[in-house]
Amino acid sequence: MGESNNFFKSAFSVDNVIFGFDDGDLKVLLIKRGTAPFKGKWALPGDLVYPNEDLDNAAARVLLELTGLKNVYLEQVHTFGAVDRHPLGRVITIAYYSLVKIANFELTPSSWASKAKWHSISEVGDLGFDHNEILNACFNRLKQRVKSRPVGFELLPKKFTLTELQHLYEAVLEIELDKRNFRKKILSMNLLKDLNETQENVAHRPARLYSFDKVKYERLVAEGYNFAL
Amino acid sequence: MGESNNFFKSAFSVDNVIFGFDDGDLKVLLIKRGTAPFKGKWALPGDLVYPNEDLDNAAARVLLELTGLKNVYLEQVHTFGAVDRHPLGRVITIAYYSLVKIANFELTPSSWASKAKWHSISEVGDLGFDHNEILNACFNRLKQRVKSRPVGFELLPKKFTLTELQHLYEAVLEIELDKRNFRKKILSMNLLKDLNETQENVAHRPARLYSFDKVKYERLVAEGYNFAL
DNA sequence: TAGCTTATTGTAAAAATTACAGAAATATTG
DNA sequence: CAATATTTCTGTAATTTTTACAATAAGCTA
Repeated sequence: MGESNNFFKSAFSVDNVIFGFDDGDLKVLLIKRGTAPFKGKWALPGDLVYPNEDLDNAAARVLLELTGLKNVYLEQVHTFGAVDRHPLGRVITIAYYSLVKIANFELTPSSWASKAKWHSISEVGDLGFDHNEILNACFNRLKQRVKSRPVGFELLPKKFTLTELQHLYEAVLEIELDKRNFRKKILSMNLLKDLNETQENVAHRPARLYSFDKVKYERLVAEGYNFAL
Repeated sequence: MGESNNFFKSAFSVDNVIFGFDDGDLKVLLIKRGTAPFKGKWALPGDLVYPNEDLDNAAARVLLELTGLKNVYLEQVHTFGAVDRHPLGRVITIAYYSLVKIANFELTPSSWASKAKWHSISEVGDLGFDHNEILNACFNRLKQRVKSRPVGFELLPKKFTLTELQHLYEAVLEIELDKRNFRKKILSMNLLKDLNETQENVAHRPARLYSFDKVKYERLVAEGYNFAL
């Protein structure tokens, strides 16, 4: 960007790291850019913020346009504003992440994307812009959050088994957990409803299904409760 | 703000919550605004981000102009972008906080401030803009940070007593700590250097002085160490 | 019904946290 | 200089939390 007597163009955008969990793996939804800059490269979904749109709304809109989903967990993480981060001018971007139940929708790539695809977090390559850095910041925030808030459930279907829940934590935290200790701890919180149902169509002993008791959690929070894994 | 055919003005700013610790109390540095909007009201120090200035630089500049201090702990917290948060147009602001050793400087209020003053965190009144919300977000982040990183030392002089350190934690966390357990825990980290010096000019048994061993801390972090109070 | 696969459960050892009080060091005062 | 006032400094036992670890149960398939 030039000197002070150049006309100064500035804008703000949001980028949204959309996380999903499938097949024991943490995934992130990337788009293949259909327009310059970085045409043909994978990148995070994002858009400029409209003149009278709040930031959270803009991030939710990006998600809605791509997935059709509303009322999804969304958290602002960090704002990236290096002077030269965008090749076309000064664009600072506010990074968000979302947690979606991956089975709940069909992908509907929008105008700025020629293609959208889930990528395993461990297999994300070189992204356009500073998006690797943004992805990293969001992944780190998620790791932290998952230990101090019951957000992991946002990535699972309503009904889930304890093994699925454990695998989710293992995928997000990138560590292995002891099965018995994990179950002991999570059940001792009394935040899971035992649905008295079991898995169907599995070729082995079917596991019990549980759901997260959000109402109870919020009651406890009001009394000062702190979720901690 | 008006409809889409109005000319749209947008800008970004940084606001910096400058924390200090003095007299057993957590303080925040506020300015009395000398110009509209909110002229005469207390507010956070902040400024527009220059066209070719990175965000962290802008926040550091605000601090430098007000205090003359460089190389200060600075952390980005959150970006506030409600459409109507600024009465003169769309201004989104990136909030930072800084931790300064309060005795180290003289206040030199700059152009946008007619007056700067330390306020006890518990006695901050109604601020201009959305600055109460910003202050809150930064205070909450500090509370969290102080438990997981050794940032508390940024608020203390190089040499400090264990009692001072404890009072700092109590002020930030807004809880009381047990003296013996606090000392046991902090000393067991082996991150404090016992300086073999004691306080002078106190009307009672003088306490030993310690300093934080940053070099050792960074060595440990490289090996995977995690500070936790 | 035998074999396969995954689910489910408990206990003992180790580590961390909590609660709690009295003696020691220095300055001040009479 | 002795008595007093103030704050520093230190240890232990009880409790709670965390960790390590493996055998049996349940349902499916062949």
